[in-house]
Amino acid sequence: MANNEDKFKSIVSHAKEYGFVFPSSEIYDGLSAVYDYGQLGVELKNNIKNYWWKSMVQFHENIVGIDSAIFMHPTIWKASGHVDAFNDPLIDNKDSKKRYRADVLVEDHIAKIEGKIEKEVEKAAKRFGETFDKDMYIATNPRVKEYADKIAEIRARFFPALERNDLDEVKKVIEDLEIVCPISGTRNWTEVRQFNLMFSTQMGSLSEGSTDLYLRPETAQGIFVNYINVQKTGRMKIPFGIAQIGKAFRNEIVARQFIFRMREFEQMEMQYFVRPGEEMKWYEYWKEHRMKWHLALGISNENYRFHDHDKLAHYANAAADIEFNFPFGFKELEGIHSRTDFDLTAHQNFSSKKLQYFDPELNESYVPYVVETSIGVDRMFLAILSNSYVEEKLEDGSERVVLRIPPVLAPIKAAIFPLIKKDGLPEKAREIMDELMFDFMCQYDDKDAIGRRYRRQDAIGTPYCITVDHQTLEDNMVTIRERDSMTQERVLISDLKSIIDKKVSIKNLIRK
RNA sequence: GCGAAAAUAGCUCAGUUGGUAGAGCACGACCUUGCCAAGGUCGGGGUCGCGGGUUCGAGUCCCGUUUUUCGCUCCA
Repeated sequence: MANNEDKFKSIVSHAKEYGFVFPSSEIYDGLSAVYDYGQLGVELKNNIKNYWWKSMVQFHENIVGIDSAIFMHPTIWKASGHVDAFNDPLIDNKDSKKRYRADVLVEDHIAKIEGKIEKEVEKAAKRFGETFDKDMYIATNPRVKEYADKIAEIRARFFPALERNDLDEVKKVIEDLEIVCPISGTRNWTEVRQFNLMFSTQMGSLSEGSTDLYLRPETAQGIFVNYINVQKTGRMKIPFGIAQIGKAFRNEIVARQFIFRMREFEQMEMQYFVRPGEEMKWYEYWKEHRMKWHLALGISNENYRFHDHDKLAHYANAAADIEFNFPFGFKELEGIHSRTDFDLTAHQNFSSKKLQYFDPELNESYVPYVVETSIGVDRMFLAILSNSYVEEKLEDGSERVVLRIPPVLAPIKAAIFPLIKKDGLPEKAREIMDELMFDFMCQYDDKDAIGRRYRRQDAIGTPYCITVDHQTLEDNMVTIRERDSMTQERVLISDLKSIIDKKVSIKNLIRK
């Protein structure tokens, strides 16, 4: 465990040292849980997005992409359930340091009183035997009536207070009921605070004329509200999918673990619209398909596992995560959700616009069901980076740090070196560079000894190094050195493109 | 949000009982070597996270604060 912790720290340092990830606003002491991607990080990130986009959109004839705005009509978040679900009144017990939802505390208290009523009823039932009339007893027994009145009183006071966001009153109810913390047994509570997981902002420059907006907490809703546009203009037939890559924002109470949980993050989501009743078939299909996408990168399948949800979100009838073995344990990397017709029906109701599909085969209209795949770009980035980072001990006793990034995702595909910096070798190396850079991200380096240049490229995960030597000038052959095996081979300059392409092309992954 | 630990050069770190800030690597120039890192010479880079306080004097002691990591909590 301590070993993993050290490894994680090394990865974070490495990410900064080589320009993958920097803390945001670092010269101003940073901004909590916000990070910037550096010169190599942006390449890796773009390659991840490209791998996803091509395998989802380009290679599925019935999936198309969109890029919706981050700002959306505020009613969308009411329809989606985010305004309700993302707002929790929270209260902390100062002694046990435990945090509770205020409404849950009160509900539990009510449940306790209901339990007392239940007990009274049971006792009475025993006493009266078969002649016992439960409803009559509850309505007339003074003790039971007292309990029932108490519950009614709490409800009448508490829920309206919640409704109008009167947090002082909410706390007062908890105090008056003498609710204690189940852990510490004390009534030493903090103030009740409203946690809104959505970022809000205003549109319009004048305060009196501005509209309150939220920054989207997920990209999915941009797809749902465009569903009918895409379906009609793209002449899409069910089943079909809409994919999107974009930023989303959540005001997490605690954002932690480097880029694993950030307040600003990027998602790659695909919503697949299917016939009602066929959603489970597609849910299983996408679970398997998405796992294949991960495994195609060549990372050991021991690092991936499914986690099926028992507790489902308000919109889902089935949900599973693909979890990855991060340095800090197995954590969610991607989610596959069967979202039913919850979202489209909600938008149909709130917008009063028909969001139905006429199915010519069935000769009927319906609101499609949706199966969603949703993966965090930043989490994928961290998964790749942490899985790739290796400190190796070589046969000669020396050490090297190498990023075994899947070649298709590597920021730099090839580095080109002149063996020495004279005798026309740099000119020849430049010639090769100028040609390869049209097809691959390349780096030219003529500084320091050749071995050191190899190690520098190892540290940033470059799959191939190409070295020009004196003989190259005579036979047009170069040494190509492979990152993981460190083996060298003499090849024709004219073959370089196809050799590299074979290794880094997405085509090979998807065909597998 | 609570608790614990940490913060000194781009990176990894040293810095004695409080006395004007150091190393290695990295970086730049030049020389040398030339297929698996760390040859030579010269050079650039730090108001020691930030703000107060104690002191003749603070990287060092005290208080606050920010950021990070770990545990708890949260995660529609």
